[in-house]
Amino acid sequence: MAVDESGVSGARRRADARRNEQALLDAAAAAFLACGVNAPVRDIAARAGVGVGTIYRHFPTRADLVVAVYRHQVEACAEAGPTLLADCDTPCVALARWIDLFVEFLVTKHGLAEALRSDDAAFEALHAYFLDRLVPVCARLLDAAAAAGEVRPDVAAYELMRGVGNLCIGAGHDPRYDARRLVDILVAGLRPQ
Amino acid sequence: MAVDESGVSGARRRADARRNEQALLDAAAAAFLACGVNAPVRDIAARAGVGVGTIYRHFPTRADLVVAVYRHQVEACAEAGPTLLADCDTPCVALARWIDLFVEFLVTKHGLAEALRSDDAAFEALHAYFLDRLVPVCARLLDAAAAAGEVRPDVAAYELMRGVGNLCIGAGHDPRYDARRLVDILVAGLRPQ
DNA sequence: AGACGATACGGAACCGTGTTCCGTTTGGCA
DNA sequence: TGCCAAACGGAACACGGTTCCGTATCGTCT
Repeated sequence: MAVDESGVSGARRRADARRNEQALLDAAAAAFLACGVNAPVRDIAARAGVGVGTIYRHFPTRADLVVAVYRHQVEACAEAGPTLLADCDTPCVALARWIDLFVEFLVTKHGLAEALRSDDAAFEALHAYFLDRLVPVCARLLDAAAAAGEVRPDVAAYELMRGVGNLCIGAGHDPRYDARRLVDILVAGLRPQ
Repeated sequence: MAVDESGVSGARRRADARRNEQALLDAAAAAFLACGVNAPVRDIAARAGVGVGTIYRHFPTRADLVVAVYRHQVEACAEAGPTLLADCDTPCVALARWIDLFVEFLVTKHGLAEALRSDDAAFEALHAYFLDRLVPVCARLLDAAAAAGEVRPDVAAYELMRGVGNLCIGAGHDPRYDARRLVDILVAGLRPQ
């Protein structure tokens, strides 16, 4: 609930505005599925049956649109952290499971991992949202695992997540590259000593 | 020596063509340093004092230009592999040293790692050249280390290099993210068991 | 119901890139 | 010196993001 239409989502807005926003979210989701998160603005507008101006009115930057489309899944991922920590046998297992979840999310969204790492200013907000929401969750898992002596204590949640995100870039384009495997190796490298 | 002007570099070509090619290489190197490998074509042309058409005549794709600019360093990296294997105490140390070399190369070239991973068709050839030249070198190091029981035997050189390359994306943009550290962790994850 | 103002819409126009194409220039040979 | 293939330059085109403003619509107030 960090980036939003500031709580005024369904309230004092014209009916057509609300309709269009929903149409845009649906269209964007479809376009992202087909072309990745860099789907042309005009395509998304066409799919939604609106003009390009309407996109920019509802979502001033591309990041806003991407965040809106994926918010539910990011939230679900964030909420899974504490649950896993409570349910798993060891913090290390919980951490591994949670990273699996995160990786699964990233690799199934073409171009999302790339966008997270893009130096394009438009994606700054995307980067920020993902990090704000997920790094604290990761940090709790990591701290618990470190406290249990299961991972080396000198790794920050931020760099771990960035590393995992980077490893997911290009996943799915190339059958010889399995991001999940590489992430497993990275996680294995977290063991102490 | 994989991608080249086919051995005819200095021979039966007009003097101005040779001069312009060198000017372009110098200009591109400077532009890449300043703006990364995505430096605008017109900038490079202006720096070299030529028209944009001249760039495309000498280097039909951006990848050709990038490859030409960095060929020496890629070659040096490739040649360092066997040397390290001969000089180091264990194959595992040689592998680690060689990866350090590769990482150092990538992180000091702004945008190179990104370009290697770009899904842009223009960079296809870049990707291919790097892989053709370096994967075999990495494979020898990896095989030696695996034979010595120092790394798990089920990791392919290709995926390792892709993983390392991905981890280098965005290095230098963010002081909180140290690609070298992450690569070290990844390499640590290669240990057996 | 009718009118009116605020809200929202559409898409033409603009800008910055990469890329192509063709009329012009130039190097090198006869 | 004259010729022409080789090479050049940059205008023109393609394409995607972004802005802007005249127009249409909603919802309210009388």
